[in-house]
Amino acid sequence: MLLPEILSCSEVLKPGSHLFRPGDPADVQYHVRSGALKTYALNAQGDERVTGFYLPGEVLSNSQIEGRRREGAIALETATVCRLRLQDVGRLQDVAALPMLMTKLSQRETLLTEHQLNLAGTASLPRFVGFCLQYSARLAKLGRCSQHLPLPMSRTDIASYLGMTLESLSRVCAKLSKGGLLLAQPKEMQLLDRPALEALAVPGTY
Amino acid sequence: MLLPEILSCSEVLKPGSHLFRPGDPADVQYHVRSGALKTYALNAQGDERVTGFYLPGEVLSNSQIEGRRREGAIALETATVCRLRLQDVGRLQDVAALPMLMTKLSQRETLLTEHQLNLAGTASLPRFVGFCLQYSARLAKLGRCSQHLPLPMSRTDIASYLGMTLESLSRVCAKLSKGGLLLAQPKEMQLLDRPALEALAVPGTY
DNA sequence: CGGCACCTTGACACCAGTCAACCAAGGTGG
DNA sequence: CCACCTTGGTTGACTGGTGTCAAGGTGCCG
Repeated sequence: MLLPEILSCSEVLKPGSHLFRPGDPADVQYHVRSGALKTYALNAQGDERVTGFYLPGEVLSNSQIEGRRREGAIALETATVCRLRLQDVGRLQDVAALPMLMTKLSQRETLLTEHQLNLAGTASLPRFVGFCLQYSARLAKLGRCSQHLPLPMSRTDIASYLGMTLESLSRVCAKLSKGGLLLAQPKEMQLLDRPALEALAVPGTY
Repeated sequence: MLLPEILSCSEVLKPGSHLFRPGDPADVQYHVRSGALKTYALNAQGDERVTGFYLPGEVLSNSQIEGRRREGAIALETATVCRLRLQDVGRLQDVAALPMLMTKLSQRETLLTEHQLNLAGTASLPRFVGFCLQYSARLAKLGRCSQHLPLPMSRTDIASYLGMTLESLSRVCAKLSKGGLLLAQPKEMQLLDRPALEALAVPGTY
């Protein structure tokens, strides 16, 4: 699913290091090759809110205000990314490259829409379940196991992404664990009863 | 800001009519020329959730699952849209067309991110205020008055979009009206005290 | 062994969803 | 022309979920 080699050479990131920060020029599009990243936005008070997680094959958010990045991006674990300069998009020689790029952009839009639906459904339990299923589906697309989910991000990150407090998330996890629906551990998660989980999630198909 | 005339001829929609429905093939990208539209998604129970509002110059969501539309689109008032077949993207002769397209896509992503931040902030009042300011900014970009906002969509639509109930929205409007911050009417809205409203909104800059 | 993230658990107050009644405007038909 | 219904919005009383505050655990690393 990766874009061809027209993309300029890749870049390696250490865990916790920034790929870009809010305010940086937004003239480059990044595609993840390996590892995982998160994006965050700063609100008026200056505290950070996680806006997305990124897995191999995905395009990083290109949200911007007047050419400056709205969000920052941080590697959650060792990651490699490759760059596509926006000015080079028109010069892609490969005929298949442009449609592939559009496909990736629309996949990202689908994911954002799904997450939006997930957030708009108020209850915290289905919100978290929706996240788990979506995350599982993304891993499955990479050929990884869709039941045994590694979690490169912290609980705090997940809570922030889902717009709820750390405590609520903890309670939701406890509830689901007690019900035998999933096994929630700090660094990984196991989906034990997928049909039951799907019945709990708010939106439709993933 | 409109893409050049390479776009195939435009299409006129009557108020309430569908531009596309969930499940339709998603091989065409629509750009709004005039009027306003909304998109919606159906959840498992089959009831509709509003996912976005679209003004002239904006690209409609292209979210899809295996080439089929995830969302439906309905005209809120008489609207004209133009089509861009995805297979034609590579054949755009105009050198400026492709960067312009990328710009519009990233603007859409910015808007989605902003809305996501707005939804993740839990309280209902800042959520609505954030919507008002964002909507105002979008109108301003079109050269229209940013204080006197026409509302082509119903209250129910707004509530659905913001992930809250009609009653909550009504109460929030009443509160803001009593405070003299804005004037909320069924078909239009006036922002009376923008600085105060900006102080209430959750995310940062719009 | 100590210190520090990171997560868990409990008590409590409050905001928002639910249910229900009420109100205003517009359309329709007799 | 008016009674009737429908649609869209408002307001009230009540309950439950979730944020907040606070204390207690657990694991990791020096």
